Amino acid sequence: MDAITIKDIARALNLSTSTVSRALRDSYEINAETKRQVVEYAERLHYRPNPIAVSLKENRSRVIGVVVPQIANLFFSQVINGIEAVAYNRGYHVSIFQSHESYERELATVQQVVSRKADGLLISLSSNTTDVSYLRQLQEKKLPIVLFDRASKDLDVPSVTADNFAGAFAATEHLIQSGRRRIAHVAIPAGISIAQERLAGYRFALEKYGIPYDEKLVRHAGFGPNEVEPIVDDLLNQMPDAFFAASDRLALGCLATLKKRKISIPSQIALIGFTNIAVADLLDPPMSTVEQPALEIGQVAAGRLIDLIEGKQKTASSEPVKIATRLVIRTSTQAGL
Amino acid sequence: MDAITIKDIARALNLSTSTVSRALRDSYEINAETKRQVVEYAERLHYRPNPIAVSLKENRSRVIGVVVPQIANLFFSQVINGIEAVAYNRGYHVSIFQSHESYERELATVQQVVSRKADGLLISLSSNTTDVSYLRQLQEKKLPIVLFDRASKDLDVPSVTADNFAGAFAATEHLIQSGRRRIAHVAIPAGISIAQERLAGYRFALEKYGIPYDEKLVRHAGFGPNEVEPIVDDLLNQMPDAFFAASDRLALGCLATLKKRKISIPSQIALIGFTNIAVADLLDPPMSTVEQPALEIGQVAAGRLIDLIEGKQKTASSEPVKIATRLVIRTSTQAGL
DNA sequence: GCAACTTCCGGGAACGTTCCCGGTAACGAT
DNA sequence: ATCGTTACCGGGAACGTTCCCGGAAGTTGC
Repeated sequence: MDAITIKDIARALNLSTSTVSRALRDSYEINAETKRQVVEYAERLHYRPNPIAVSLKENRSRVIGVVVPQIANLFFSQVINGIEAVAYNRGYHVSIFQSHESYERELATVQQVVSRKADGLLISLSSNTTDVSYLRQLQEKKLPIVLFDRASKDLDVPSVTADNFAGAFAATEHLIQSGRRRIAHVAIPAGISIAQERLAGYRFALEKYGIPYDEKLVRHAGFGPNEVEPIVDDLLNQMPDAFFAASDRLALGCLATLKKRKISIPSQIALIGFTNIAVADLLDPPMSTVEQPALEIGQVAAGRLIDLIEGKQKTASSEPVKIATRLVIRTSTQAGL
Repeated sequence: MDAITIKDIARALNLSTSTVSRALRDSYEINAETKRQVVEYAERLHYRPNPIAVSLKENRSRVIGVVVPQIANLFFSQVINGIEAVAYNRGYHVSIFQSHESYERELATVQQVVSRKADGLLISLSSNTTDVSYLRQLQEKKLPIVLFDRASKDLDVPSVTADNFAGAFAATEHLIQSGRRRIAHVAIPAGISIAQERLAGYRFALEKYGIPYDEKLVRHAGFGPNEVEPIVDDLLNQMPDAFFAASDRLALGCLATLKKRKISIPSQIALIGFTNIAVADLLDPPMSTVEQPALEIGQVAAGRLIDLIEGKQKTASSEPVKIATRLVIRTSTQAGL
């Protein structure tokens, strides 16, 4: 497209492109009157620097790359909203990509982000990413990286997550305090960092209340379309009196399966989900949930990344940030019904 | 980062950069043996062309820009999934942006997309975009553009939408056939193209069944956080026996408000939503819905755009594509309860 | 042998912007 | 008047890649 370039401005004002550039970049080596003419003319013609040319010259783009496993997951889209709010305010554009829970896709996507000179990367790892060496290499090449939600012990970069341990602890504790003792845990894939944290919180609550951990009450579900129902069926054989489901999809899958089996919630089996679904209170029955602070995770992660990019706080920021979850008690875990 | 460039290859093989470029681009003006050496060496060093440099030289990027009003709207995230499936298979990267239902943000975003030399633009207009002249200008400058979901009569570009008229007609007809006569319509903002189509389908069904259109039963809701409840309250004063809500958010807002008012659904008032919410059948009561073919909309739109980009079908493709919706009848519109 | 054509290659320019450094003019100090 | 310093500007190079065109070498036809 025939956008205005500094060559046009230089030609029109009988200056060199160097002078025009200096004027527009607020350099000290430019006469005030010359600068005024250049700036005025550029504004009049709606000149805008070509970000491609700037990227090629400067090796930066003022773009933040964001890679999430799935966009059609409300939690991630809310995180993105938090990221955008902070980035936009600090003069960065956000370019969003999804890995579709695939390591290969994640790798290709991150390479795209890097080759387009993104200033930094915010990423939530896909479920089958076990090898983060490609990210380690990028980090060694000084690319600012912040992980969110799903972190990795093999990567020494800042991370921002919900306090999954405390959230799972609170959910399990609530079930216990409402009288449940055989609490089934439908977990996300074991390879995902937060799966272990949520499992640990679950186990810690059991232990605190003297309930023996029974591994037959724990199942890890994959991301297949119809994986939850057989898992719930299998768990039902263990005579649980409650389900603690570790994600949106799992919580809804448990609810659907229990209703399908004509199991009365909460009188026969209680259900609580680690989930951000907006309609928890419109479900039948209204579902108790541990809500994740998605927006805040996004805001903090973006803030951290931009600090990294702009060279502030290069140290003391590797400490993982864990933001508290919120327990919302509704009908699905009511006691004594 | 210190990626390999064709200068490195040229230096290593004692060739010029022109020769290396020709070898890598499959030019006819390259000796087979020279080409083999270059290609082999490039592969061995994992050389990848710098997309920034290519963009600057060629004015293209193999990236499709996608602008949606809100990512945290399941419909749009599903459309994006459809777009990505097609684009990825045809060798394009998809860069996703959101306008947050703001014209200003949309304008700034599209300008970003263009200045980064996206090969084409897929866009769903924000609710307060009334002036599409900026898109018309881009079209005149030959930027391939396809609208999806929200189109504009002021723009002569291909568009892909659900068949909103037929879907709204079907919903209203269903309500009428289940005995409802005072059907309130909670609509999306009037400025959005699909609002008029859905309203037209609603009115056509009333007309077909000899029910007079009552404008006091129609309200357009904005995107404020608590706009639905007062609108439903106001409509309740008109003694409706059914609600037809024109979007996810409106359907859920109507449901929440009706439940809050202890109104029995469907025995006192029926409710149907033009919505893709995945949990319609887990709600209380399970909600009847008109489902939009989000994935297919994305697929078709992306296919059209890439055809435009690659110079195929420059004509005969301005005809708007309307993809059928699906009526799913559940408890919330049951008759005679 | 000479002219025309083909193959192959390299140098240079382009894309738009930023930075470096040298040249010129003006000013102040000696 | 001379020297040193400062302000200002323009030319050239860089970034990585592609394309154009001219030059060199080889081959074929007359």
